[in-house]
Amino acid sequence: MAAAKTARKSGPRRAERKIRAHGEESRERILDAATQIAGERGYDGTSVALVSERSGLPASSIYWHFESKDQLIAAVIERSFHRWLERMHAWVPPREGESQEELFEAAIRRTAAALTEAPDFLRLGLMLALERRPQEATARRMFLQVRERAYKGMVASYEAFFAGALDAADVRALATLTMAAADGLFIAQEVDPAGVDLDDAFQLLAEALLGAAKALSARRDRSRR
Amino acid sequence: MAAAKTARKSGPRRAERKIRAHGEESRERILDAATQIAGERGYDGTSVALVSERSGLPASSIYWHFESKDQLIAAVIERSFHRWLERMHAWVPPREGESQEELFEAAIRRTAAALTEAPDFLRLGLMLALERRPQEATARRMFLQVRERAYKGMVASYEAFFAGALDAADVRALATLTMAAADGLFIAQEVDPAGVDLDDAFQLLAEALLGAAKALSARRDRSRR
DNA sequence: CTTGTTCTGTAGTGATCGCTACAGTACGCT
DNA sequence: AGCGTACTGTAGCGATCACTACAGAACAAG
Repeated sequence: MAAAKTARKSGPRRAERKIRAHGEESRERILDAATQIAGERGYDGTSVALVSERSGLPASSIYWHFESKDQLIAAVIERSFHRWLERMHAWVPPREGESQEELFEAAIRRTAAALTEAPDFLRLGLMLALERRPQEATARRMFLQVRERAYKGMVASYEAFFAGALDAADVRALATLTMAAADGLFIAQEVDPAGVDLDDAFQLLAEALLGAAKALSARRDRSRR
Repeated sequence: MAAAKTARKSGPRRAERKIRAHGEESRERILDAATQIAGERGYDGTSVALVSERSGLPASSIYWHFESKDQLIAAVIERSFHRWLERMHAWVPPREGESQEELFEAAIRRTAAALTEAPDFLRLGLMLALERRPQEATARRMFLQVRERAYKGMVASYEAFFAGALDAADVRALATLTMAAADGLFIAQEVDPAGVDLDDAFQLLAEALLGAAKALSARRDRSRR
């Protein structure tokens, strides 16, 4: 019913028999297990019994920390998003001595790196996004919100990057294509890790996007004439 | 246990009470319901009871036509793939009076049209593809096989189209990017139908790919020098 | 030591899961 | 009419589902 709020500094460990974790530590272990399982089997495939087994904690503990399975999976999305965000923010774009194109390509490659380093977020998120059950899961709503934020951030930086060359609609189209290609490449790599080199693929994507931007601004010039 | 093989021309209809469908007709109705539900809720979310309810046929009929839930969902993938293939094959590329680029763009747009007209195939396929349970579903294997065939077909036509300009590895990279972008744009449209115009997006994708191809062949020239 | 809080362990609840046994019905064939 | 095949309807199997009641363990503070 009630969820733990207060953190605790996790007391001494019993060396014997079952390892007893406390509070935050248990919560993390439950989230670890749930992340793993939900990434393997999706929303319905994630059973509380399986999470219990893989985390080593009984169902009652899971329900002490989370009020329902729905909320548990929402918490999984939330945590994995924040981890992904950390990876993205840890990156500082190089400022000097690089051309615009090189900066653009570096930003795209950084996105690729964040996706490979924290794949749980996008994997589970896409699974949830594709579902369209009558009453949608909390986690799905959460993923779509967070994704919308990422999209808006991308639009903002594209507007700065392509200022003058493209109008607002073109920038949105380009951002949509970027996000779609990133999703698709991620899936391709999940399906066949050996068949795709994400670094190369995102490098090529960057070049493709610059080509598309040129085509868009050429189109604009043509129609303005 | 045994599945029906023979078709029947579906006898007279009882006007009263429960509509009694026969043979092939029932099979189709079960597949319709299963397609709908699996597209909404994924593999685990598709329960036989729900398929029974939505098709109006009892579970025993489902198990008369299909030997297991696994095989049922595999049959869903198979049927929706064939429907998608029909849409693709119904298209004859225009031969005369168009430039190479226009032909390329027309082919890409046709893919987009097939995806919007028969979305069940890719929707369920991608949901299955993202799952990675220990013993994978038959339907997932089937989707990945079929997808591999589509990829090889694309590589073959790209090899013809970019003959001379690109080598084999470049063509594969370009085909991978194409497929990834198509998947991603499809997802974007499923998530927010109002936010994406697939025709425009695929048009832009075609231009982006041509740009990427130019970048690749420029890279090749540079390294050969 | 006592008391209160936090978390775990045991043991369930009723509902739903995939699947089946089997009798009953509809219909074509002769 | 009789017979066989092709389904459908009812009923229910054991397993697993999400979730809960509740007592007890671990520890902190007094």
